[in-house]
Amino acid sequence: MTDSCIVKHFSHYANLTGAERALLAALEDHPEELAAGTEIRSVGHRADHFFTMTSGWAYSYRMLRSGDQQILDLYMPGEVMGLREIAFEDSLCGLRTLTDAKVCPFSQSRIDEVLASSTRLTRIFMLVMARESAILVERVINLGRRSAAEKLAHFIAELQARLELIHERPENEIELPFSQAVIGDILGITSVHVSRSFRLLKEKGLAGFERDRVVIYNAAALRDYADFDRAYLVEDQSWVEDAPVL
Amino acid sequence: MTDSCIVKHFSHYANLTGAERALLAALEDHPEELAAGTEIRSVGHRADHFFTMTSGWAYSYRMLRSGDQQILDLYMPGEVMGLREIAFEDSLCGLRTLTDAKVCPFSQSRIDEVLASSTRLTRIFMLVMARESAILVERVINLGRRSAAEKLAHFIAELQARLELIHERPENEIELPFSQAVIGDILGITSVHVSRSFRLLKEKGLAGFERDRVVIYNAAALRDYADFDRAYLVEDQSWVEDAPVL
DNA sequence: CGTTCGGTTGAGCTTTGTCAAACCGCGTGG
DNA sequence: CCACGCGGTTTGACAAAGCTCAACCGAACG
Repeated sequence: MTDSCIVKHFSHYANLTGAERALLAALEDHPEELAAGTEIRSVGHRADHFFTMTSGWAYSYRMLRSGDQQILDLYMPGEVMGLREIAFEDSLCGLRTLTDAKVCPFSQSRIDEVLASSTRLTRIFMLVMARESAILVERVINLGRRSAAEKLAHFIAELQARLELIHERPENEIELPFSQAVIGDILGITSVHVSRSFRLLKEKGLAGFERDRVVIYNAAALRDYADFDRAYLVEDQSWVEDAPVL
Repeated sequence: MTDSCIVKHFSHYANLTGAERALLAALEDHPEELAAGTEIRSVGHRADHFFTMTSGWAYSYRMLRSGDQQILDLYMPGEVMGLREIAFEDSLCGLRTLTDAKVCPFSQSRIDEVLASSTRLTRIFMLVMARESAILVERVINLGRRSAAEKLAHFIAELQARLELIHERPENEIELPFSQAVIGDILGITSVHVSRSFRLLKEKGLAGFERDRVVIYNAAALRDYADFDRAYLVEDQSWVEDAPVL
């Protein structure tokens, strides 16, 4: 109970009081171990739970009539899934594990209690929603206005930045537990073209795909090439801190 | 004070009590009249206000190094702008009027008071954020996985659905107070290709561009062609209604 | 009546997709 | 230990979608 995954994650945003910690920890039923490729939640099903990732990777996606899928966002250890649909009856996108993973499901009614009893925790939930939104905005810009290679470069830069926030140190080698086809489904291009774009980035000395990992040769140049600005990953924590503690 | 724009808009989501109405109305300083093309808020500036549209159209956008812009979302009368950035210090995208418009700005500190004092209003704010998010999700799918003509068809179908929610009756002629270049900036294609895509839709008997308006010839077929499902525009109002009134 | 702005159209080019083959590392079973 | 197959990556040839540039058109407006 002392270091439940959500308490640990939310502590990132504010110095939680004992009461707040207890409220959050009470949300947690029990973590579930899921195999890679497990459907966590399907499109159209009641959106009455949300989830935190304890370990592993997952993604939200939407299937199209044509049979291919668009991946909306990746989720990494510590992140919260499903909050985006809190105001909808049925979920608007699917949720699926990418690797073997441990997730903690929370029921919506329990969240509702928390919202009613803590202003600061409410703000953290809103912050998480705003963060998801900000990432989606970047996805829109990436999909709408960049070439395939720029999309890929931006994706790599984002991955590095997000992992740095989790691991608290920059990494120039990122192990990718998924295929280039998945990257294609994120970037809206084919896996063949992902491969070609990697070659291009390698020729430019920015980054390359080696075995099962991305190796960043020149992070600053990569970010510049992708026009990447990490501001959208940096929330204003003072907004939470300054809230009445209640 | 009796029918301030935000009270009117939020009443759409719940049967507000007198106290709630007063709280909301108190938020409102005074509406501002803005000419078409006015920058409401710039990228990088403090995101310490948000806005409701009383009349006219506006859009949020992001400028790229290359000089072209990606439009993220359109805002129509009654909608709330800027909530997406509530947890960020600086705004992540620009906000600009598309037509002459009347907007009501609210300061963030006033919102904070409301969040602290009403659970139901807090949920409405979260609902608005979730709605913005859902629209962004559709934008991502549109940009990532559809042909130009399908993108355009989806955009028209969305426009029709959103206007129907505002005017409470379906319209098969939609006056567009902006050029095809703007549509291109929304869909991530060039204005030339917007024109070509309109021709294609017309040939298919789905919709056409006439003078300054879109005319929908066959709404059902248009939605089918675009794989449009309005679920993402239909929030779960019971979530707000069932909240403790406080 | 001329100018301007947005829309339309065509020609040629660039980017990306499609399809198919070759390749490569890895695990499996003989 | 080797042959095989499998999943994922790479490459090449070709097709399709979309972009660019330029010309043209038509309506609105001075």
